[in-house]
Amino acid sequence: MIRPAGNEPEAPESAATLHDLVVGQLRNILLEGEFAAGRRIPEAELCARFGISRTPLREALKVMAAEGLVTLRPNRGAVVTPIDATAIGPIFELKGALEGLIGTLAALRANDAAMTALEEHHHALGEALSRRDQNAYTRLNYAFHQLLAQATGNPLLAQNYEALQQKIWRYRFAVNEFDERLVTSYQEHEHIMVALRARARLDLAERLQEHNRLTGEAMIRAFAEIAEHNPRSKKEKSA
Amino acid sequence: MIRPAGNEPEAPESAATLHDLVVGQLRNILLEGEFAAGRRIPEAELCARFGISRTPLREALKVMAAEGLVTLRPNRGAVVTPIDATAIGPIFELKGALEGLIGTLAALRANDAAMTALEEHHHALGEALSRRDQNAYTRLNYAFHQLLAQATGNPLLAQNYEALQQKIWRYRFAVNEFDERLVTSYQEHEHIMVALRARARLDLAERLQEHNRLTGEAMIRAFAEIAEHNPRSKKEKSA
DNA sequence: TGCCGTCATTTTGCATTCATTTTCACCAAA
DNA sequence: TTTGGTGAAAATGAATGCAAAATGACGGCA
Repeated sequence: MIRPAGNEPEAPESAATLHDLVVGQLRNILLEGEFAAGRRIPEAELCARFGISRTPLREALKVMAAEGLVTLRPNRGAVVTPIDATAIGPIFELKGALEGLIGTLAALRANDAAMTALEEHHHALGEALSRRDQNAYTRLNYAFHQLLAQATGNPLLAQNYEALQQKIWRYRFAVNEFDERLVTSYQEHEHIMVALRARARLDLAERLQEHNRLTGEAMIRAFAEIAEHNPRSKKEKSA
Repeated sequence: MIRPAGNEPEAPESAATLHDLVVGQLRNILLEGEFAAGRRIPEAELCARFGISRTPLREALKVMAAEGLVTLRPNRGAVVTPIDATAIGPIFELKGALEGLIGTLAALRANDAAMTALEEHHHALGEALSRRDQNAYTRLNYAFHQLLAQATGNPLLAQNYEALQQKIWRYRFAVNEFDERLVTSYQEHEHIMVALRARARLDLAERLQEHNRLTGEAMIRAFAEIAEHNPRSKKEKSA
């Protein structure tokens, strides 16, 4: 879904049916943040852009709504699901459980092809870090963890894991601001690779859960700071 | 979604929009197994039954397809996703990770209302067992575990957990045949309740994971037996 | 100036229509 | 009998049409 680098040609991505294609493109648009959170999704504009009528677009919107990326307001159209800082905790809490399972299974089942791809991504992460390229780092990080989830050989796990990653993806802008997290994140990745190479499943599971916990806490902290510097939380407007 | 007892009035269940209503009813129909796995879903019949046109029905079908309960074949209609014994393992594998988290969190966070509801369901489970009422037992079991997931206070967790429960639900007929599992299942539930009452989170997590593992293994064994007694697996037909 | 009610415009939700594709009964030929 | 072709009927996928609701501009009035 998300390319490592920042160049997305908004490609069909080999979708067989029009429905899959529309869902895929709509997902890309939402994940890339083209429409700000809370903004109303313009049916007519997207229809024109995709060259389709409203029927298939609305079908795609219902699917995205079921996933939670879109919120449907009866008779009032679809909006990009608003940013909700309180949603972050539960997502990371759940993701932590999956990370544990991913660590256990990946250590047991990752094959050579998966290991090669993971090593490559890990290497690229290091390079992105040295370039201080946050955008590349974030995307490579997404891809790395997705590869690890796929290396478990449990497609259902990989699929649920990606759904959670996508939920978080929209919040990445907050944590990107604080790039000292990037350095510690990479250090955690080094430890993850050590455990993975050694096929140390308990260790790998723990490392991944810890990595998840720290990432989540950093993100929650970042949002708290944003809220502090931007105290429009209550009913004050003029102040 | 699923009522403890076997009587479903196919109720609207307080859905605000027509879309939610259709999705809910369609889900009930699929979960109740009204249409056999692999059977084609008759659009026209359901439209007449719900008193709606094809547009909202098809929107609901796309949503159910995204969840995996329905499979969409291009130009060839929707079918109830066929039974696939190889899908059971991955589902229980993933569910195990969630059970662990549910145990940890429920022990910490279950409030009085949740505890009361869980005790009641546990009691009803015992009664269903003594009546050898497999149908009631299975439904109460579903509701019990769903309550426990909700008791974690993490709605996302409860939602993902229910999605997994629904995936398994269609396979219950296989394991229902072997009701010695019911007795051991209830014994496991007794231990689960002991750990829950004691708020012993590590113990509860372990008990739940073990319960999940044993249930999954029983189901896989049941399917293996079915396959053995019914060896149409390969390309033999006359034999 | 600020607030509220009215009406035209836009948007939404669903039904209906239409072009394609598939299905299947029927029949001819091997 | 079995295989393969033919065409009518049915089903699918998507566009269009239409009634109901929401939006927003306008003007009256305090």
